[in-house]
Amino acid sequence: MPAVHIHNTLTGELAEIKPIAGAAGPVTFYTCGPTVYDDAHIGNFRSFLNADILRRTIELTGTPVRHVMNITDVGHMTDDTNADGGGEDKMAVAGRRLIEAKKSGKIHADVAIDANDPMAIADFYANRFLEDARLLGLKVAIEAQSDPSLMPRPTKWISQMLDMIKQLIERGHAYVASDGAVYFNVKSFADYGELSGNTLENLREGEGGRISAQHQAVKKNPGDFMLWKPDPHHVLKWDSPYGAGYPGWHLECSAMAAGLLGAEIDIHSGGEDNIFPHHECEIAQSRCAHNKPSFARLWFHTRHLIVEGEKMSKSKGNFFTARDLFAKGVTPAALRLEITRTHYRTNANFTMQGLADCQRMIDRWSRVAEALQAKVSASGGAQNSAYANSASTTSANSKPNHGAPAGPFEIALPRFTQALCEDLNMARAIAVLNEAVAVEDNSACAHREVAALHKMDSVLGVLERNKRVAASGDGDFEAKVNALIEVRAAARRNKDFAASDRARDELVSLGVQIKDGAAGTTWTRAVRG
RNA sequence: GGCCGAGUACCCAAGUGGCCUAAGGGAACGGAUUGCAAAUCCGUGAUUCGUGGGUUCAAAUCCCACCUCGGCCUCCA
Repeated sequence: MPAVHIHNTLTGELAEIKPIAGAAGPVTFYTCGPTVYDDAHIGNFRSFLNADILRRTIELTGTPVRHVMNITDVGHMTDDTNADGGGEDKMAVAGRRLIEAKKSGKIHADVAIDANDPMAIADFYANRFLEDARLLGLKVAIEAQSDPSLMPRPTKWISQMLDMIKQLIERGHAYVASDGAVYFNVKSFADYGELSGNTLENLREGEGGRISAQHQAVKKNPGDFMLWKPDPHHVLKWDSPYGAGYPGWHLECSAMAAGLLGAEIDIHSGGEDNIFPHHECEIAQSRCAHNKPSFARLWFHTRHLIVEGEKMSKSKGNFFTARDLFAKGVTPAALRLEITRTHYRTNANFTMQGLADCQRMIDRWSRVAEALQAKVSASGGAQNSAYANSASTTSANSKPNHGAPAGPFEIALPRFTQALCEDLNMARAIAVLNEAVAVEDNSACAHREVAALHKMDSVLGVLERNKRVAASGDGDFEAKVNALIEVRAAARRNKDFAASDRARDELVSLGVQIKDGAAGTTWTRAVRG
């Protein structure tokens, strides 16, 4: 098996993934997950899904991965002018927004949620996130159903964070300032800036316009960042030796990564905007608290997604959440492919056209998978669904023909794997698969072919997700469509083509696309931009 | 001001010194199929890689300058 090589933000070079635990693994992998005071948008999902593609690629090469992704339910303030704490908790704002949404009917009024309870709001959005994530095939979210510890919440890790603060103060890396807050002293850590290249000298104080003079005055260095903020009035607060308050927002990942994966881990991922300050600060805290030469060996960062050539923003109307798109009839498979097929280190341009392109590719792969599976069934093999994972295709009653020559998919698999191993070259991997799809070969062993195809899909993760997400009201809609299709069929039997075309036009105006096949007419809901 | 990416056909997007007269997908066009469509299948498709210089026997790929776009510089995937 080829080794996986990935660009390491820390060194700027391609690095081979060699598990700290030894060749047998597992690779320890921590991903900075979502904050849950609103629905995640497709840009968020691009970075989560790229992490998913990476972990699946490592698994494809035979190395197990222990992947942890947090769900942040604490510690984020709205007050832009004051990044050192204070302002309003975003959960409180989210609560007000929820009340508004209920009033305006954007959310079903029967959603039972106390908008004044920050934890209820966090749970509400966390559950919506998990729904979207599972539909999109984010493996860690699927695994977390049986092992919730894989998706930890910072509110359950406060004591570990306080332990880290204690360590940092004892080792001389942190101090309690005159305003009562605990700060990390960036000058105490020589490597501060190693990840982002933002040396302390080059950081322009207040360039982002989010630092208040008041807080700067009590800090030893302008770059010092908060570890604990005493604030007895805050909506979420915990007791601590520094007064009741809440933790700094960088601390959670350091504490949870160490607690669940170890003081040193193999891979840490996030969006490019996390590089500084978040990940820089995590490195400083973790290395200083645990006295280790490194925190994560490899830093994996996904660049931002733009939409139709423009930065995604609510005001431009090009802001999409996954569920927005599912409601338009976009399949999870198409969305997953569209936002992961562009190399993770370039800005991806999300377009409705691109979504349609992906859907066509996936439909073709699905047809081929089904045809292969039909051959397997016909030869008395396993009666597994075409969507079953590759392991099941080698079940006891399948009969692979070991004498048959390697077919196009079996030949493609190592090339596909190689492409992904070279810094996740998705475009080339997809091209390899498409080339295999175009080859007609009836002499190959269908069992082995279907296994190879599903092996490739174990990374792409699209075949089992190529169906629309059902929405409420679908039943009535379906009945209406089926009635129109019957009207059209009757008209066609009578050769009344004017009438049949009228029925078809009506279906089209309902957003339905029909296909006349050998087994009658089938339909799909067209995706509307 | 500092740091970091990107500009390849109508669109998305590989390729990073010779196998490139540039992969793959979509759109478009032509053909098969169809009552007509849609879907499907087959075929066609950049002598050229943001602009201008340079290095080299050889450049989309290396160097320099410039233009354009995006990210970060203590909310952000």
